[in-house]
Amino acid sequence: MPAQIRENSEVAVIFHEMADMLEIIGENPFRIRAFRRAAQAIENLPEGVGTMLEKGTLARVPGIGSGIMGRVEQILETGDCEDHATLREEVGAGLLEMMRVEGIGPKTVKLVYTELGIQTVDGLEAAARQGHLAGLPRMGEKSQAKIIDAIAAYRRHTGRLLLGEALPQGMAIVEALGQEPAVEQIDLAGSSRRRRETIGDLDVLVGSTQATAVMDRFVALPQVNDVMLRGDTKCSVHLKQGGLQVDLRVVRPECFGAALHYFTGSKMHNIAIRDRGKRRGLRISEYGVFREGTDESIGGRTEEEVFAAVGLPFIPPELRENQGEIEAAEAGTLPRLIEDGDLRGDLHVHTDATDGTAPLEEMAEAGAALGFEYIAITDHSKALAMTQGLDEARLAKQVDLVREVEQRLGEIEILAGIEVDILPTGELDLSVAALRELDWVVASVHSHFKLSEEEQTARIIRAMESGVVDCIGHPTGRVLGQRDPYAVDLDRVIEAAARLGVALELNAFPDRLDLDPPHCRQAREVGVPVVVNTDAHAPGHLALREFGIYTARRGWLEPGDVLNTRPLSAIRAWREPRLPAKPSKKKTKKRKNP
DNA sequence: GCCGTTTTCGGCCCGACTGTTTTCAGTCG
Repeated sequence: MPAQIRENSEVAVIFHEMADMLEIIGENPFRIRAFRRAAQAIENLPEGVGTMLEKGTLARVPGIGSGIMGRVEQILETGDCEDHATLREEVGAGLLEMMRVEGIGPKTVKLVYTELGIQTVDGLEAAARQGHLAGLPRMGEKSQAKIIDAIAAYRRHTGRLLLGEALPQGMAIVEALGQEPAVEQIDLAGSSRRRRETIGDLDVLVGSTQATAVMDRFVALPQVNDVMLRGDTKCSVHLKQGGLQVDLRVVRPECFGAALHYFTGSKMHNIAIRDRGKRRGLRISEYGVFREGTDESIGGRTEEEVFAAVGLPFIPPELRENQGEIEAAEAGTLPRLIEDGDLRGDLHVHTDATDGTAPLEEMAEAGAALGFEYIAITDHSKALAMTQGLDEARLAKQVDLVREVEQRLGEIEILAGIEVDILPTGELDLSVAALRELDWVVASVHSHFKLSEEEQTARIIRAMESGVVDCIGHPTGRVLGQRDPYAVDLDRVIEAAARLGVALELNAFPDRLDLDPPHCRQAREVGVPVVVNTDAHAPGHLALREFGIYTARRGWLEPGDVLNTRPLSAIRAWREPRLPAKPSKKKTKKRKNP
């Protein structure tokens, strides 16, 4: 994992743990919330927390005051802070883990610990099975059975689902439930509407005057496996596929907007908006916007009305993380976020010459069918032997094929390119002279993931310094849920990209989404172009660009920040000044610009 | 612990559902 992300998440974990432990011992809830808020703020920092502490910019981050700052200093110096260590002696790791079981909160943990001496999830399960929990205050047979089920679910299902897996299921439910006549409005809410890279559960919101009919239809959907809970307006189920939890909420149509805003979150964004409302004498809930002390709604049919009530324009869901979007909305400087239709082409596509499944011609046709103006064929290079990567001779043949297919199809421009391996030393897997002849060069790390951060960073920067690299592919190498990013200092990579005129890829494959949104934002701020590519290995993969667009939007990117929103002539003009001079005697025929 | 159009103290977002109660605590989002 890159050092700065590792550092931030390590520091954040300590504050999360403090919040959990303080909850168990029954501390002041606002103090607890402050620790949670600080933890979240640190997780979302654009830079390393240590760097920001040194630069003095950490103090300006909302939620970080002098108390947190002092603890951060301690943590960075010694690896922990005093009161965390003290609490840790009082509250063991087992108690913390118990809180992660659905339905078990701090009060229950404290109860079973003080009454029964239970300190672990295993101990809790044993006590429940032996019927020891049912006798505790405010506990009964049902609670005990629920805890047994919840522990089983906890063991079965720990991780989050990729957006690419969860979103299609969510959309299918919206589609199916939308058929119900009682449904007047319906939309996804929660993190799937904000298009987070991973999803814990799906939230579906319906506007209707007939909640019972809507919920009857919902629980009868063929996708539904079991019903967890059902009330008058709220219902939770598990789906058959992957056991994904779906929460349905039904509200009256006149408060659909307020509810949509509320259930879309994020929590931090909502708190900030409500706080803003409060300062204006307004109470904002999922039922609308109310003047303090009255029940008269002054808005809430649409989200726009909610924002307008606190003096703001509409903020796109992808930005709602309380990461400056409210301030930008206030100042009128919200970005005009990139949309699917802004992309003119895909600059990272594989064929069956290496590890793709389809011939070059089919990939190009698929691109044309999606309305792309251009597509770059970028198969692997020879270092990636398991994919039968191209050597210079095979590459030259492929270039000829590209020219021939382009001529034959006539409906899409095809760039002859490569995804060349960056060797451990930072040298490229093919000669600079051969790469210089290509229309587009993606350079990627596919091996030696365990180099030190210094070596990995130097390796990537050295590759960029060759002058022939147009774009760094999947810059951190992360595979969501499977592989952490390799150790690399992205601050330095972004800085080098700015200096050397190299673009960074936002790989749209749902398990990569690499660059992540904070670094997209950082690239945008220093003028490094981002390229939204699918890395397609089959024709159907080209449609995955939507997930790249979602992530780009979460990274505040406008069309102008993304290289492949530009016409091909502009891309050629962008790369040309950086390319090393060609050997003068061997004059190759240059392609004419369109 | 944080923060300030309520500015250095006194607030801090708001409501649904469940299970165990007979008015509410705990949990979740």
